[in-house]
Amino acid sequence: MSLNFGKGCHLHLIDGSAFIFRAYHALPPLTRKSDGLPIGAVAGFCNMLQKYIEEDNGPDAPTHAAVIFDKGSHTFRNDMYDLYKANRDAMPEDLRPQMPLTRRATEAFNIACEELEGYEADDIIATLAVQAREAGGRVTIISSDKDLMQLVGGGIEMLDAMKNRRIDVEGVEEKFGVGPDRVVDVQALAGDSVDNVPGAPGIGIKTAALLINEYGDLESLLDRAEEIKQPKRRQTLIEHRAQIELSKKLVQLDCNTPLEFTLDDLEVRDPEPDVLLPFLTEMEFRTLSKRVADRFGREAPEIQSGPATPNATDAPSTPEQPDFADAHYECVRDMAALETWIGQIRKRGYVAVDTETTGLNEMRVDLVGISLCVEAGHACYIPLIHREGASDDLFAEDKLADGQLPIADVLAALKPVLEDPAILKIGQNMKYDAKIFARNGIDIAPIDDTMLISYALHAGLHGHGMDTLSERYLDHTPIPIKPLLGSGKSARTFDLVPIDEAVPYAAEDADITLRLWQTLKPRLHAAKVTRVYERLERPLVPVLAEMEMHGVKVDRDTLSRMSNAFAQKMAGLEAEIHALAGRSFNVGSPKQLGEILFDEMSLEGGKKGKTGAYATGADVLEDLAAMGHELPARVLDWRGLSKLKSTYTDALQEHINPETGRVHTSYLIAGANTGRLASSDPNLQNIPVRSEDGRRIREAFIADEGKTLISLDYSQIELRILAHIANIDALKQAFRDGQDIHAMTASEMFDVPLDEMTPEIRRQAKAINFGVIYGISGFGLARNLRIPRSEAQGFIDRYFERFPGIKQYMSDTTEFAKEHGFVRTLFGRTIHTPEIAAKGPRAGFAKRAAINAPIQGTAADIIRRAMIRMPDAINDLPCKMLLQVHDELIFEVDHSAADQLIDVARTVMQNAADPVVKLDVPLIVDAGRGANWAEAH
DNA sequence: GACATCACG
DNA sequence: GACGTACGTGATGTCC
Repeated sequence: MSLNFGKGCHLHLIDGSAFIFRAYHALPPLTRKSDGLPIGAVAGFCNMLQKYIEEDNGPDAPTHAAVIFDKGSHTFRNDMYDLYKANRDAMPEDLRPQMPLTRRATEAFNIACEELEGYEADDIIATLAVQAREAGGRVTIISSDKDLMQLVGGGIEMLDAMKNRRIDVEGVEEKFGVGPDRVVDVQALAGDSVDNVPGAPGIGIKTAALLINEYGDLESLLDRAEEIKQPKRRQTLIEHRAQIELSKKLVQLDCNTPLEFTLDDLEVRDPEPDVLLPFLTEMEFRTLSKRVADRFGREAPEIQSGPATPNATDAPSTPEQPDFADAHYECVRDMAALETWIGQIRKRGYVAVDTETTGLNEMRVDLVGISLCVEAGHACYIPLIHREGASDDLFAEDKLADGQLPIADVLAALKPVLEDPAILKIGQNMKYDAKIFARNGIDIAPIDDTMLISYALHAGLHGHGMDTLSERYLDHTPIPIKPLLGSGKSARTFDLVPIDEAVPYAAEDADITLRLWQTLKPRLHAAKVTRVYERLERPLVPVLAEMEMHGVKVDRDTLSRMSNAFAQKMAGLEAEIHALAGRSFNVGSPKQLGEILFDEMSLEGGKKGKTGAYATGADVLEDLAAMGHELPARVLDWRGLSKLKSTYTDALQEHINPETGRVHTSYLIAGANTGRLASSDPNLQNIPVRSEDGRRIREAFIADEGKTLISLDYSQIELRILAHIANIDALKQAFRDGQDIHAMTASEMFDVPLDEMTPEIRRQAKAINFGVIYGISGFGLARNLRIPRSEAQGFIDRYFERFPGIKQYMSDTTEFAKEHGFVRTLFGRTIHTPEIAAKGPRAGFAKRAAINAPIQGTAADIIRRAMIRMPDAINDLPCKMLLQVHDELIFEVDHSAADQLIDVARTVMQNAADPVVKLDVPLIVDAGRGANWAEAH
């Protein structure tokens, strides 16, 4: 018996995505007890649906209802504007597998569930709402999305379920300053940072409403823009007309989406107990199952496996883990055994994975074996290419050890599992394993990483290597690898370790990883770092893996020529130095140099350090040179060349991969306490730039043929963050006005007008600005500026007088650190400061580190966000992101697309804080390009 | 393996 | 009143 939709009918349209995200963020990361499947969002979603159904609306009750979902991320709006919603964070990995389950939940509750490829949920809602209105019915849209407000009126209202508030025409006017019919006009002008709708720069909702009310509508406004009195506003509207018109198209909902159902199909139906209850049981929602069963007057279904109820608010506890002594480690030697393991993984939905390789260089080593673990104490090792050492016959080829599955068969069998979006792969330092798998044709995803979980939880407390974590959190010392591999002459690679020795070691690594995951993952929520882990750590893994694997092209000949030139110059200098010293000695030995300078030549200023050796650092030698001494001056020259040669021109050549002809660095994600990355093997974050000689090394970093290098760097990002965090109006205004911040500081401090600024005064102010970021001290500033300590202290006092907010920030931060033992960045990254309670000089260090960490860390968070969003943004361009140097990203791009890339990448970087943090200062990104890094920078 | 030195942000 | 000091990293060469 079907009711045709018409007068007297009441349609409810529920914004499904909004429900899901609210459920996801409102609840701790619950997992299904029996197998660990992430289920928190589904639980919250079901609770909301149940509440919705239970609500007694009386005569207002809906006759028709539907939950509307988004489908896919690409819509017709992306075709109009490729940056549409480009600011959005990727969906958290533990939410992704829950999306299909929310559809199933909707169906289980017997509510119509609709979505349409290429359209947003909002468009479907708009189409249905308009159809319903035309049919003479009433509509309630359950959502608080302001984009839907344009639909309100004539029987359509919205309901903000969160605040339980109805939004009618007056509500819309309150929000936008215009009626629903003009909402799109206001949005087109004001733009939207969340959806990345550009709008008109400098015009917000207030101004937009004012203009629309004055001119009637957007089209009249734009046509008559010349009449606007305010010159800036007039110019903005004329200049950005196209952008405003595009914005209007982006925010305008499509009321004519091609739907394959009618309103009549949405008639409200009661849930079927025989459908709903089994679904809730399968999800293991105990409390909710009982509540639903009660309403149906049925017996509550039995749920064996425990309390993963949607009402549980405390973090799930770590399951009981068997003693390591009782662990069972298996060697997989035939396909049947492998299939059994794969079956267990599929049943579970997650697996801890570890790879064994012939070395540590991910770009060169071979995969030797794979370990898997699905349950604490139960793991396996799959040997792949272990060899028998040919110790008897020096000339015999090592042959493959018996009893190993063909590597191709194993990889083919594991690939579907490792790439299955519904199976979580857990690892310790997954970037390493991901790269090994990638080189073997497997794109492993989704992943969890115990190293990164620990980093989000414990940065500043201890390291995040597996041995450390195992000892601290599992009270177990892992089997050391050293005895297996030997050392010195007898060293061997893992493929030469006999399989029966390899199994316990390798399988244990996977076991430990799984146990760490069970122990640490549930702690993220209580420590309030789930977002940090989900949005700043985990998504970075594939991004960095790709950058590292792609590498940067380095020209060997350039480096080799420079090495030779340096060697010649050094030989000349060395002879000169020996002549000046009156004897031959090792110029590279600080100890010998100290003896020459201060004992034999009896120069002044010899100071011994704690080890009893003379200090011969650059500052000491510079002072001596300034006093007119030749020898220290020549040693400084020699050291400069020696550094460049050994660390750069020589060493970099060794790092050129013979297969790719490129240099592949490795980024440590969990190395620096502040959230910065660190680069190693080789370190490409400290390639010289400050000296002329050094900068030329960057000429060896080149673009491939037909391509060009692009460098984009944040201008003064840490000072901008300081201005925001410490809330310093003068600094914020200076950044908004695009002023020279060091000159402005100098002007404030020394009462020098900007147009009379000298480079020397500006230099001093610059040193102070940097000092502030580092937790300034009179001593440090004095040393840096080479001025008396009293004078430096005077500068600092004056600075704090002029910018009292900075002093306040410093004391607030150290107080916070003392009280809590940690500090946080704007994005919630937690950096522990255990030493803050120490006595003596250590407290000073800890204090300054605590002041610096939120600033340096926030900058690190911002560039991480940019990097994570970058692949999607530059997807269509013939380019690659190659390197990160703290506040700089380097790309390689086809000549033809260079301008486009700069546009897109700059936009991503400048908006990287949005929408989580609204900075009071703009972020500015400078760009450079060239055939090599020296030109691009 | 500790230490000093120096490259970068 | 003494302590000793700018923040965060990684690579290299000496020397024990």
